[in-house]
Amino acid sequence: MTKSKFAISVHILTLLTSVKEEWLSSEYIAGSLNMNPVLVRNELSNLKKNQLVESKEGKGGGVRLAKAANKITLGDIFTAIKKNHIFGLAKNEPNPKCPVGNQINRHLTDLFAEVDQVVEEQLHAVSLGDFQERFEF
Amino acid sequence: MTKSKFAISVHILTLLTSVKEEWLSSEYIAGSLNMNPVLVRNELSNLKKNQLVESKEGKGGGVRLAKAANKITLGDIFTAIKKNHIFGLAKNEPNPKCPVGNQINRHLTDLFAEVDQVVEEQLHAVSLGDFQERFEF
DNA sequence: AAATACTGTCATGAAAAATATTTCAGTAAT
DNA sequence: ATTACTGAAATATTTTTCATGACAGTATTT
Repeated sequence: MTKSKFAISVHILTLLTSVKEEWLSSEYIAGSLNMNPVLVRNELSNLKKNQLVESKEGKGGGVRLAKAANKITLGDIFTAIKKNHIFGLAKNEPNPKCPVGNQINRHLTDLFAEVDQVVEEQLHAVSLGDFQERFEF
Repeated sequence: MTKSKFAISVHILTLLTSVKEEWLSSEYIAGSLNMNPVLVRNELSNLKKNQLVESKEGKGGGVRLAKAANKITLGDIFTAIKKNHIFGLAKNEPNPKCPVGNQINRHLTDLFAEVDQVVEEQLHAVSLGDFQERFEF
């Protein structure tokens, strides 16, 4: 998981929420995010895989929300972008001969899973609709 | 914040917990983590700044816990290593002319602060002593 | 049927961040 | 005086993230 994938996906989905049923192009979305359209398409690809958006190819195509903004939670977005735990293990395998090094990754992994779950629950309490209401248009 | 700084610091502190009052050298600790001693010293420097460990220079020196393992929580470690929010904003400034791009970072930042706090609270519920008890020695 | 405007995907390159290594000045015990 | 440490700076290497270009495929419009 890239730390900023969540921000990018929430941005995209908030944008889609704000235009209701309209199809937006990756180019247009990239203009709001100020980033490369290919990266946006990559994120969209993931959101689509997770059934948060649907797309239409060809001229006049683009993407839009796959369901109502009230039916999508920030937790759904989190699980969609989540690849690894929020916290990461150290790069190298700890020393297996050390009693601590031997077990640490197992215990850390358990802990990290608990943290992920708490965050997910917290984020499930906020729908995309709720989030969008925080904006002043 | 590096995603793995937390894992590294918890490892170090668990190791220190397991040897009670003993002074451990950065070289020894690095052996358990299987990483470069200089990186360990960098982490120790941060932990020391946050009063979680104390150090002794010279021969026979090293580091040890600055207080009882029961008086240090994983939340304390989290705040010690925390530099930015758990989630990050996108690299580029969003388009200020876009109504969403205009406000998104403000709202995301608020959200991210709430997430950080929930995680911190969760981690405060576990002391280093508690964590160490999960190990089988 | 040709032009246009999209998605979807791959391949490659550039920039940034994380990690590793070397070195050495300073300190304290032996 | 020697040894074994911390602390810190400078630099190199590796890994990850982000950016860009290219293009095949698809649907709409003229």
